[in-house]
Amino acid sequence: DNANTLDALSQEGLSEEPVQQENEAAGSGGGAGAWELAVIGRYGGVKAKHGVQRRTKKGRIGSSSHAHGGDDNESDDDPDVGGGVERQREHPFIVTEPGEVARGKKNGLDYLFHLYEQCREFLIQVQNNAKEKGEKCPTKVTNQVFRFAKAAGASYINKPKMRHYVHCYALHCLDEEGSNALRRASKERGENVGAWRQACYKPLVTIAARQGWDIDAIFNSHPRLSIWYVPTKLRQLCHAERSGAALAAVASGSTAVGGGNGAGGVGHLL
Amino acid sequence: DNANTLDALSQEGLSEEPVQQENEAAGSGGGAGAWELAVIGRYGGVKAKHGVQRRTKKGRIGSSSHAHGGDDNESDDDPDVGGGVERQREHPFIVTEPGEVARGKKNGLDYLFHLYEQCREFLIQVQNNAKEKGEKCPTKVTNQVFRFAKAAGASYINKPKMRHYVHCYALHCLDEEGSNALRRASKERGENVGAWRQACYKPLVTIAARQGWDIDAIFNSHPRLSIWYVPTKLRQLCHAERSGAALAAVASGSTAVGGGNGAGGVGHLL
DNA sequence: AGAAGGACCAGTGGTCCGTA
DNA sequence: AGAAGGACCAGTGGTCCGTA
Repeated sequence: DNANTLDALSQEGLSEEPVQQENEAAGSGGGAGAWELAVIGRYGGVKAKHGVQRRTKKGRIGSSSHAHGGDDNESDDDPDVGGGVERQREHPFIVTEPGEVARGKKNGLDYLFHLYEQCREFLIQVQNNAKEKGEKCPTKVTNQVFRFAKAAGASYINKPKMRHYVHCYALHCLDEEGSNALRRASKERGENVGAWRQACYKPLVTIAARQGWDIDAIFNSHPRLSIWYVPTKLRQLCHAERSGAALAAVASGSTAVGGGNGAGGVGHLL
Repeated sequence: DNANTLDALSQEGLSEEPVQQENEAAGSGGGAGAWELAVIGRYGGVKAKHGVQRRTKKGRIGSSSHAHGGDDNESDDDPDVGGGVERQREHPFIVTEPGEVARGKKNGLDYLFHLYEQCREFLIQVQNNAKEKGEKCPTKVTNQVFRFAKAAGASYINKPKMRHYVHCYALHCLDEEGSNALRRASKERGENVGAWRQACYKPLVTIAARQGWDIDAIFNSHPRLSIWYVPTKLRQLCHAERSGAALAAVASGSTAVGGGNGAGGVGHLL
């Protein structure tokens, strides 16, 4: 029941219509519970009333055993609303400005970053359970945490998605101003999510350059970022750029490595 | 060649005869290279001369293609000395006092602990390689490190053995005096290695009790121990004993948890 | 076309049990 | 019997690619 509630909220509360209350909190990146609060504010009574009925189908099984809830008050022309068993995919992300809520079956980037905060909360629960039982205690968001999230009803959280955008979240954590600026610029240019995601690499490499190229240390020294594995591609980019910078330094007779944005040959990675 | 040298040294330099030089260094637990130095001192020229020939057989293959080295100057009645391909097992450990060298096809405990130091050096090499190549850098002795050790010729190092005695090494790291006393007492009582190994758990649990039962924190705060995974059984023992202590504290009306050596029901684990 | 995520795979931590 | 370690196995990190 709890599982289904979370599920339904994520799908229907967050994708379709703007949530007016507490948008400033969600946009600030500070309040981890802002999304839940905002959503609960709008769908206050949803918890007990709906649930399984609000799941969407798209499966071959159970198509004739629909159990339509009589109180479906959504004006929705989506063909996949029904009483099936399988759950539809999350709405795709679009580039939104900080505080902006996505319209029309899309999810915004504040929601994306919120998922990372949710994972952190699930990790903390897994850690507390492990400590109580005297078992190994994970320090990162592992498969175990994803399994726990799913069992807790957060079926919209999955490993491929979270891993895909980790470096975007990293930029959000490490340089929120820069992250916000990039979001506005990407939206301005009308870029899709993939292009914005790609664009997040460069400022991170610049940050790494300033801090001795140690991307692991950068992740580990940030309390909310330290629970995420450094993405392979970001690691490779930092390494390639460092090599390029070192090469440029040698060529120019400089001895400084770790500063400067060298012209490394990293085009094949970006 | 380098591989075979290390291999031969471990097998023949360390098991058969006492090494007189630098025994005090080996016994002190300080000098990581003491065993190598002592062995190289005795078998100075072994490197180039021997090698493959000193390996021992015991395989079904190659039993007719022996290539006996003519310079085998060992007075050895062991039937497995020969020119085969497969390598015999390491000599079993016996309980030795600090500084004592095992005689008669046995290995002593200073040598056991030395293997842990060797693993640490292999880990450091793997870490340096990873950093150079911009790859993930292990913080623990992983499968990768065991593979590296094997490839570097330290075929006498293997995962099951190292994991089996980790808690013994932990006691050696955390309370060398206590560890030494236990070794002397175990030898006095004529115990075999298995009994000594079992006896190593209790003092560790006592140490954990003093430090709030956090065995992970205890391992991680020691520079040489932090690279080893906490053994499952030690973790379970600490947890069981803590529960027992907490129960005893409740029964006695005390509110202190984390001190005291409670009478927990951990017999089934020990 | 752009994107979400089920499901696969190589290599891991853990240790059993056939071996000597 | 006591002990060393090859080899197995469940569950991991990583991400591809069939799906919508």
